[in-house]
Amino acid sequence: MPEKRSARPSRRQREREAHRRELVEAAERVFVREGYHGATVDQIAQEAEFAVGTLYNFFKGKDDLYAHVTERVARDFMGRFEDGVLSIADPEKAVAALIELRLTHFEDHRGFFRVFLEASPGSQMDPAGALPESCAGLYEQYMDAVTEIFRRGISQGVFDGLDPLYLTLCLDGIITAFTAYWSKREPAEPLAVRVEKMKGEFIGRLKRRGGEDGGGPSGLT
Amino acid sequence: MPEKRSARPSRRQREREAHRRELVEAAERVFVREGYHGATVDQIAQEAEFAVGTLYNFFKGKDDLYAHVTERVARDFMGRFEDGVLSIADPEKAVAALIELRLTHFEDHRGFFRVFLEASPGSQMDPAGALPESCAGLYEQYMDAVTEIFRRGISQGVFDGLDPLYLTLCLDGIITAFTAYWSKREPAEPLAVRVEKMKGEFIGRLKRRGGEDGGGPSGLT
Amino acid sequence: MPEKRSARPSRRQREREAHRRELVEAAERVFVREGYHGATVDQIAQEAEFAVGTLYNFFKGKDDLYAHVTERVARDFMGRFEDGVLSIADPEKAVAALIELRLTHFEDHRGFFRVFLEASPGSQMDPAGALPESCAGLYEQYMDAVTEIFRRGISQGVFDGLDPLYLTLCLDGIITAFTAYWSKREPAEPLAVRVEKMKGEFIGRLKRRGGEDGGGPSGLT
Amino acid sequence: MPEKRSARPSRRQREREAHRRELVEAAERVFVREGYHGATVDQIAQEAEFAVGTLYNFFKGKDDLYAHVTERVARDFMGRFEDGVLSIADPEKAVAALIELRLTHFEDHRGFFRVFLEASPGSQMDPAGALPESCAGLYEQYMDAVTEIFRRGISQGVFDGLDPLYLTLCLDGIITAFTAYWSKREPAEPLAVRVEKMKGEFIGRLKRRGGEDGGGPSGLT
DNA sequence: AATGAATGAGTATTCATTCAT
DNA sequence: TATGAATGAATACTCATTCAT
Repeated sequence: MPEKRSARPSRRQREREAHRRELVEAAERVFVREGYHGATVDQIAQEAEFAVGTLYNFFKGKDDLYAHVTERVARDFMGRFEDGVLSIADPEKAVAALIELRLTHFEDHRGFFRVFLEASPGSQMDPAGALPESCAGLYEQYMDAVTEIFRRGISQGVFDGLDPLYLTLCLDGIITAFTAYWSKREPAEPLAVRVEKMKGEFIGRLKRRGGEDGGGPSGLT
Repeated sequence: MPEKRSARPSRRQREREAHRRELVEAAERVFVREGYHGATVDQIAQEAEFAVGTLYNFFKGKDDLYAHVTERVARDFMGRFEDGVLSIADPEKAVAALIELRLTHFEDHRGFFRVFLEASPGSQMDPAGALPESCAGLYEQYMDAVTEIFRRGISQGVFDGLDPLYLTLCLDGIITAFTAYWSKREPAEPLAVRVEKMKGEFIGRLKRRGGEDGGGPSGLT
Repeated sequence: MPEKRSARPSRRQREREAHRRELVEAAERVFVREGYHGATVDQIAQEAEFAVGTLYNFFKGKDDLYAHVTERVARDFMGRFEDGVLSIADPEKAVAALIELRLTHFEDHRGFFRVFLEASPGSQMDPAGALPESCAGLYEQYMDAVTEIFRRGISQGVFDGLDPLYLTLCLDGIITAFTAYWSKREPAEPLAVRVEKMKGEFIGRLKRRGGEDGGGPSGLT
Repeated sequence: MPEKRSARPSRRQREREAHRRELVEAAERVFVREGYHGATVDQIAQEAEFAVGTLYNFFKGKDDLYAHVTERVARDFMGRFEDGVLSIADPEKAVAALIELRLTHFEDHRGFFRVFLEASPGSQMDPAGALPESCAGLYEQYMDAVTEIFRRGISQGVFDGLDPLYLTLCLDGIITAFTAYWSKREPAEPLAVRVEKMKGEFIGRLKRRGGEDGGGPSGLT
């Protein structure tokens, strides 16, 4: 029985991974549709076309499954963040790319963040315990990276502000607010239009007020 | 025996109202502590030092009680909003007052908004049905009023922006983001300091860029 | 303070009796409308325009109240039975009168018997314990009296049958069946028509057949 | 590996059906013992030696379970009715067989009819909604079939009466009355004796009287 | 006597999790 | 591994009854 585990996983292994992924994807759909508490493991299993028992062969339970969905969404985001944002040297362009990424990513995982809020109330489900370790510091990592972008921007005289953390928070808040507002009005505008609107609205305000005036928001409805 | 019934309700009536209020207040505490789904009616009754049955003499059920908590919080906010913000003619000062109100109100109902998000996932708990009618349009009402303030500010040349609704969303998002960030770091800074920080951070950016620069954020850490 | 208790009850006494009666009457209406288990003491109190507490000043509880309703209905029936049926010497006429009474009485307490069945399932509500003593043997008393009528009828050669108890049961069953059938078709026919139909249907069959006797039931104990 | 799937369900399937049946049978016993309202789902589950949850894997709830018990009893009766009564051409013999069936069936489901009455008071538990469709019109179907037997009997000159429906009601009422009477006196007489008694009592009276016809009920619709 | 607010034991129902096949 | 029937703790809600005023 030839074992080439590291080189290429056996069919068994590959199938197992595929099933795992199917379960996580099905879970995300159901969590988004029903909310964390509204979702039942039976629903998730059904959505994935497996029996409940199978689900428990892969995950410790509902919480564990939820944590893996979160991790998946977060990893997806962080991957794109590193590739498409951190790789950009120019702070202004990096922020523009970040805005686009946030909006695109939200489209791809429509409404998952809402679920995230629902799942972490007061005391239940200790997030530190439930989330896989690898996922624990991801949010801080993201915030730190963005703050660093703003820090560079400020020191280069591109952005205006004393505390880069505040700029990070502003960006985060504004994106969330617009996203929430738009999510009530569904697909009205194409994503691209929204990305442009938000870039104008946000970056314009952050840019250092200098001599030039062209930086103001323009072309917005 | 002088009867001034309309002027002053009977002792029975007064006590009933007091108990009602106690229940709503206890419910808010428990909802904040445990989240909407985590809270049990037994817990709430216990917190209010009543038997479960008593709770059901006042409210149709958990949803109804929750709706009344929401209404109470919303009414409290709207009352203060009308008194302390809408009454101010100057748009810049009105926005400053609004920021202060939002932060103060958040302190007073620490964490209830988190619950609010949790309670309205996907489809469950039809908010239109569960929330008292009087409460239904309150959010829109608030958004419209703030937008109107910005509209006036823009037309007076005080604020910078083409669409006042966007300014409203920005303000909302930024306040939420800062609030969330601070709520993790607990009581570190006094409320007053935070209010000042946010006023500087936000209003500075919105003000029309003119010749003077003194309006920019300054002295913030 | 002159007391003429036995001669004429005091106003207090008279009012108390009136309130008692109002409660029993209200209870009958609610029991009929909602069924025994469906009826709540709050409903009954409300129907009688009293507070719940007052109800408990008059009756030990729901069961006790129910027992008094039953007693009232039974006494009403027995009173009319003695006056209008037992007083008639001729068996055939007595049976005719009985049929009329049963149907009329059913009209007056429409549907109460249904409730009666519902209230005495398997083990709950020990009837002997719950029903007032005075009411306990009433049904047997009634059955015995009717059986006696049939006995006389048979010995006079008017009715056909060996065991008068069987005739009693037949009469009872037929009246119940017809009543149930009609009660689904509501007020279609006037009561008088139904009384006549049933007299014809029933008495005709019971009357001794003319000359021949071979067709009669035989060999029964 | 020969697969005869349609011919024989899998072991899983067979066990599931067996458990379902056990639950329905346990439910009938408990309903009879305690009455519909007196019975608790915990009791039923315990009687069936299952956990409560299991019961809910098979039935939507107490009502649904009750409906299935009713359906089972009704189907059992209708099956025997079609096989043993409707198949008989001679009306008189058919009626005799029906009487026997009614009494036997009552023995087999002792007291379930009492529960049936209790469960359908006033408005609660909409029978049309709760009973499986297949069961809805069963009673009418039965009544119609019996009426048809009497119709044939009358036109053949075997039975005496103008309206066959009335004979059906009489039969029904008499059986019910005797059954109720006997059920209080428990197992005193063997079933066979009772069947004979009732055949004699009932059929004798229904048979056409010899020559004269004047004595029959007349003027009835 | 009359009131009605407070009580809390009792019940139907849900759903995450286990485990024998 | 995959299955899905069985489990039972947990929870919202009802309503007869009590009792202070």
